[in-house]
Amino acid sequence: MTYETIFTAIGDSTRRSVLEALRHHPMTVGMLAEQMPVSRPAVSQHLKILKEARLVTVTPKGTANEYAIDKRGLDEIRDWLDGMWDDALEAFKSHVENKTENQAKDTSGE
Amino acid sequence: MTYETIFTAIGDSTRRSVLEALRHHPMTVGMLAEQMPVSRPAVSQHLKILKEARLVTVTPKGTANEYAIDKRGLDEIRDWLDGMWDDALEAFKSHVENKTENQAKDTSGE
DNA sequence: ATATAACGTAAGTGTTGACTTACCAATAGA
DNA sequence: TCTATTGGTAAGTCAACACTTACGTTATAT
Repeated sequence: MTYETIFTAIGDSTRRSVLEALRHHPMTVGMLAEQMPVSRPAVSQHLKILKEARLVTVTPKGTANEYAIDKRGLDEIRDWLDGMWDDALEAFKSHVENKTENQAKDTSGE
Repeated sequence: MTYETIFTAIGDSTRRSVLEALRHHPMTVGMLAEQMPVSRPAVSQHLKILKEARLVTVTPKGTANEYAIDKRGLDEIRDWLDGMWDDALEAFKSHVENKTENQAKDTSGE
């Protein structure tokens, strides 16, 4: 499943920091590395994983590479979340129905 | 941040499997362990982390413990996602505006 | 043509963390 | 009360993986 790569990608705190840094505007690798506690190659490696998960995009600007948020990855997270949410609501609903059903049985002196 | 615990929790594939298993109805630890490739203690450890992240709830049923999806955790994921989404849209918008602005400058022979 | 800037990749290291077995605690039933 | 069921916890092991330094690559500028 493609969810695997996505959730593995956002499972690391450094990679989430990269995403946070890209929230408001695109940035180059060097800019990202400056405001992060790890080395530039480390940032590069994280960006590779984020790119494979469709969470960031790259556009070359001369020798620099500019990274930006890729909405396709965010979309997939939302899909997963919506599915979980719907099923959880349904499960909760039927659970309550069982509860009240049992209560009805109890009060009816079963 | 509390996002840290949540994303760390869903960052592991076994824990995501646990959440998937609980999507439709609550389950006890033993039931979960049966349909998973890891041991029961491993499931217990994962459930502890999921519980701390408010992704599952526990309700004792005799000697058994029944786990269910906790919607509060899902809510926090959604909040994070919405924030990312809004900022990414805004960044994309202003990026396009810069593009067209520069094009206007180019055509005006600057 | 050379140098420099910006980046990706290779190789190696250390630490986190996911798993196992063994043990202990608590509840329900005989 | 004694036993069986169900689960959480401790301790230890092993692999994944997040870093580092060193090197190779590409494009711009002089």
